[in-house]
Amino acid sequence: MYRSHTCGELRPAHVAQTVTLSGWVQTVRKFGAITFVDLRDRYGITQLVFAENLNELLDANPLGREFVIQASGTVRERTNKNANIATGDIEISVTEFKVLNKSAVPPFTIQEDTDGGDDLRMKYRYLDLRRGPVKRNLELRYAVNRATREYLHGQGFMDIETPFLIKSTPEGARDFVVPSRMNAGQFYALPQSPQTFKQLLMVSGYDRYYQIVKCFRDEDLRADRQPEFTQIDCEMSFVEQEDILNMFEGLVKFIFKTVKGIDYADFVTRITYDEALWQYGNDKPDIRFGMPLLNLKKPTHVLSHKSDSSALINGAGFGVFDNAETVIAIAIPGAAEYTRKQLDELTEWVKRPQIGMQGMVNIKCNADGSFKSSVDKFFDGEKLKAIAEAAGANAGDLVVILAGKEELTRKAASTLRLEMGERLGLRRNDEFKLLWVLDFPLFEFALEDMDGGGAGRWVARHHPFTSPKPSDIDTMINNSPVVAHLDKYLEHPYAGIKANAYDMVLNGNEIGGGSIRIFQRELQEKMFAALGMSDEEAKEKFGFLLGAFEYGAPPHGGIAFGFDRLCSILGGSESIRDFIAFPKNNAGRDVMLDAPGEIDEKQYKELHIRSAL
RNA sequence: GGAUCGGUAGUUCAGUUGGUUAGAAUGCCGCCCUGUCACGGCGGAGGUCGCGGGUUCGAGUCCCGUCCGGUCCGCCA
Repeated sequence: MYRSHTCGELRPAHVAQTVTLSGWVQTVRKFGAITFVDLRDRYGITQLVFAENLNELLDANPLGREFVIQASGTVRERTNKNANIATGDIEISVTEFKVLNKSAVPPFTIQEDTDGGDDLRMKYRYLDLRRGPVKRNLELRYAVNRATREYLHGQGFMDIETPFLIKSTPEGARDFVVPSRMNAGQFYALPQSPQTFKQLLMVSGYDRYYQIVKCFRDEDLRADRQPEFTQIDCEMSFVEQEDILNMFEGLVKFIFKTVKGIDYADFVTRITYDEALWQYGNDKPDIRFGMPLLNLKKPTHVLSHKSDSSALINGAGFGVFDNAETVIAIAIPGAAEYTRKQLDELTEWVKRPQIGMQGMVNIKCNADGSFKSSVDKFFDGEKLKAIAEAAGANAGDLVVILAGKEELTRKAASTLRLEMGERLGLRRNDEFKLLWVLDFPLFEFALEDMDGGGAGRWVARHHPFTSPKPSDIDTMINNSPVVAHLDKYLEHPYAGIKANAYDMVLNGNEIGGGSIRIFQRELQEKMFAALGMSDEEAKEKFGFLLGAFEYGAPPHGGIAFGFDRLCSILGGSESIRDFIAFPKNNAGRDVMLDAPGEIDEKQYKELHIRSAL
């Protein structure tokens, strides 16, 4: 028997019991004749005490960090208790012990706070995983997994596995491909999501499906993006958008309650895509704080129904504003006291290449009720006051104004808002605000040759199986997707078509997205055609789906949640890597395995592909 | 595809205007220590300053290239 208890479970109630523990030596503190050892396993840390009579044995079997040992002894109450650990009231008075395995000196300390850098931790991930913080992240992940399965099972959902070796389709992200040995010159693709399979399962009548499943996308990575990642993938039949929203609001609330103990009693806030862009400058707003944007000049075509506040700046003769497509103001609470140096720093910040603005106008709303701006030449006190009030600024606030190209300026304003929210401490990682973003446009227009005169085409904003709003179906059926003039695409009827699509946003992160799907063959064919696919192409790539739609496809829709990202946000972290046991770095490499790697000539031959040599 | 920050002892980092033998902390090794839990004390070992080239009397420091890592833009239906 290696152990009678774990290193995390002994308490004063166990005093006087004889126990055996096994685990890893975290620290050895030799104190003359007496030696203390912190023994660690998955469940905790227990202090072992080796008295004088064991010194000979210790000399013969010296202990080092990360040695695996087994120790037996008596539980006794400590004279000096340690309030920092759960077992801190007791210790084991060791009577005998055995070294089960030695350890090389680890390259970094394996404690709560390690001295190891990220690179080293990834290379020795199996050691990093011994640390409490990483372990707790994986425990959180498992808790979210269990809560998800419990909720969905309770709602009648069925977990059905779908294949990983499938066929490449050009829509969406770049596919990872796998050469086929048995089919010379042909390749499988790894799924970007089980999208078409879950729709086929709906046709088959499995009307509530889910899967916690790996998906693969061969695109460049970020701190919150991995080439292989996990989704909570769900689909339902005989549902409308409202049914899906309610069902999965329920899921997220259940996860919050079981995993975080947070009672999300309120309904989840809803906002339309247009409104999100109007108020926050992006389609995944962080609503933990206010600071809405003031649109001083109509920022985008999709918001054409909105009335802007251009009267506040018109006629002032300020060329920068007059010549800009878009002018956006933000009120920053309490920032009127900013020094010249701070304002310069902020101006430089928006001028960085990643933001790309030319400059920044500011209005100080002084405590005495006066206004001082960098454009006093063009705007008198009354005008400044009007802008400041419209932006929601109070005395003591600073209004900053960005002007320039439409998309650039909106993104810059959105990024600036988030940055200031961060700097002002308004984005607390222990506060959670859920939001549904609704009514996305069905299409986006992609200009493929930006130098003019080139091609442009409609692309699906979500994916090509997304259904238009019922009221827009006729618009779609009855109009040709052909765009006569590239710069007039905004006037094409397709530009205004809204999708039956929805995103769930948590603290400014898109954690889930889905849609009501097209389930009629005619509309699906129209969609493929709109995306520039010929009939033959559509049949070649999605013939199985179109075929399935011939045989009684039910109305259906679904959603997929980014599981890794959801876990990282619940864990209060920016990076998803620490919520994945064996993640890859930002070049898509596994630095522990040193993967990807070479294959030998024989493998190339078998796979019917040429070697790079 | 692009931008940007970093690479110096096992580890985390400092290293001034280019100038003597490249430092600190921690870890490691040895000795001492009976209540520590970031134990403490004394001593010791430990360096191709990522790699290659250049400028210079002299390069960790400046220049060019390259590799590796972080972050971001593009990209991610």
